[in-house]
Amino acid sequence: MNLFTDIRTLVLEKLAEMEAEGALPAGLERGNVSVEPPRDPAHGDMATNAAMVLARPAGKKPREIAEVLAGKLGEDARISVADVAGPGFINLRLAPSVWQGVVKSVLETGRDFGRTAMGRGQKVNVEYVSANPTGPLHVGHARGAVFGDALASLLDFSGHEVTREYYINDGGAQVDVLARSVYLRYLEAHGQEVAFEEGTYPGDYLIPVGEALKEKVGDAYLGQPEDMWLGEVREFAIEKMMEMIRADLALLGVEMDHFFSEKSLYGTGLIEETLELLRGKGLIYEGVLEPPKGKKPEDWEPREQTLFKSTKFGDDVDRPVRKSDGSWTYFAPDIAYHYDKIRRGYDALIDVLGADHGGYVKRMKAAVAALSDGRVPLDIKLTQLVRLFRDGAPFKMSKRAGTFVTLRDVVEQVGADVTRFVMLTRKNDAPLDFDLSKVLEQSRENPVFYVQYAHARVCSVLRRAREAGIDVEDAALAAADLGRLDHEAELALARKIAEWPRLVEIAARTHEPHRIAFYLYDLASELHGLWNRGNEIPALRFLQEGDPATSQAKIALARATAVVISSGLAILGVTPVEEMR
RNA sequence: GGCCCCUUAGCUCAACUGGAUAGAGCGGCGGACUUCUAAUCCGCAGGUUGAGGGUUCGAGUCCUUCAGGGGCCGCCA
Repeated sequence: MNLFTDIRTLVLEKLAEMEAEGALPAGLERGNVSVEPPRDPAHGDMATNAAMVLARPAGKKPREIAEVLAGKLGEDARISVADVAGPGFINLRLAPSVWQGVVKSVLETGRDFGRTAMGRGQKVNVEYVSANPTGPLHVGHARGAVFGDALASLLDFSGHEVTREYYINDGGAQVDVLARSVYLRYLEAHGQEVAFEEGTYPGDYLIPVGEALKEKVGDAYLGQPEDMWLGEVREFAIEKMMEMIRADLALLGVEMDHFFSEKSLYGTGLIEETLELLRGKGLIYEGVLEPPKGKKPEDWEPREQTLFKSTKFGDDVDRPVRKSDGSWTYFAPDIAYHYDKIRRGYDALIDVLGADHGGYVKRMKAAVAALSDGRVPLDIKLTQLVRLFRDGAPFKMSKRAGTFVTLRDVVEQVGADVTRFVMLTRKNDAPLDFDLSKVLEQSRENPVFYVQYAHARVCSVLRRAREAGIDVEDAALAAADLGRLDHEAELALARKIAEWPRLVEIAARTHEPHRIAFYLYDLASELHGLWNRGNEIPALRFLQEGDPATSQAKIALARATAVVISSGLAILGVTPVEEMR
């Protein structure tokens, strides 16, 4: 149930009536008639812009339409007041029974309250993390992981059929570098002195991999030429790296549905097939690119390459898919990979990438538009940098021991719940400051705590009520006399709860899970506010001594709040806590 | 040189994709504990939404010019 769409439907019905009565011309476009909460609650519970939107096409004054429409809306039992304001808004105030009904509805549907069919079962593929299998995940990957995972959950909650996917870049030159680095650690494991030169990965995390390799093959690779061991060491190393990455993700509670290997594209002919498809559309040609301006590569010289005509889809220059030496660029398998996603029947694709991949957006969108003939939308969400702090001081990232930067270190330090919530307290395209000390503070300043505390407070009330012998099962609360919830402060909380389904839709439509986190903060704030008003006005306390019926009604409201908090946290992948001690 | 993102209160950030008088937290000032947990709440102060121009009933939001910050710019991913 979504009250806002319910009332919008009512508005549309009344507009149809007006049309039938000749008060409005027939066939007006009503797509942008909206019903929203007004920015200022003093204006009412909801406002519609219908009169203003229709005034021009109807050739009437906004207020003229508004007066008639407001009169008709007032006839509905759910509307207690409908009046015209400002340039032609109609402000609606809804009857208390409507808000009481929302509370009941939450208790009846539980965590599914707010679920919507908006996605209409569309198949959506969310690709995220997709870090190179050359080392442990770092904090930046953590942000992408949390964002992508929450977005996937959000889309699921809003009626989409979601696949969580990770693309393993195991086909490029960087995995050869990995293999050589592991080989060095292998030599080291055999007691040899080694030097990590430019173009190798010196990280300690490869030491155990070198040892494991020794364990596996003994001295078989010692003193052997590279082409004898490279392939097998590469396989071995990638497997170890992916084990590590999966473990890192598991630590954060991220579980992928599908890992897609770049390497698996080679030898299947899919890359060739994809490019032939594009060639058939006249989008592939042999050519020479202009040198990039501003930056002057010393070794630049014009070379003929195979190019994709991405400029036809709004890109700045055409992009190479085959290097001058005949091998693929990284872009070629990426195109094939996205073509594979299209062929798997997704209705929409989402890629979550780090902001440093911004230059990649236009060309990938161009490729997907070309391959799907514009049928399959690709949204690319870029996650900005994470800046680590401790006690307010910037935390210098250093690979030397003592200063940690990996996902694992952060999660082990502050926990998965805290990491996830904090990562979602910023828009994806805004930089994020992550203070390792502050996120553990138990104060209002820390939104994780603040929201969790609200949930715990409700649980505390439930515990006490049970001790007092009150039935606080959801079914009992739903059946309580909710008409007793008549105080303005209580209705305000119920109104906030009523916004939840609408917020889910907006967040899902915009692909912005951070909206969930902000909403939960607001909802928690409403609850804390009501709680404290119980200090001055005892009648507002949830637990009413000697009055089980009223207690049940009030507890129903508290419980409904907790259900929505818990449902929202579930989308973010955070576990609600029942007590804070 | 070009492209993308960002610029909102002293600080950190929202603002429901074009709605009414731009909102929170922190910091500052002043209040509320015999309590269902004061780990919280209430009030006050704080703004030319980086600058200019445009589109319209209406702009933080869309278009445009400019300034500042970040990212990217063939054979790395």
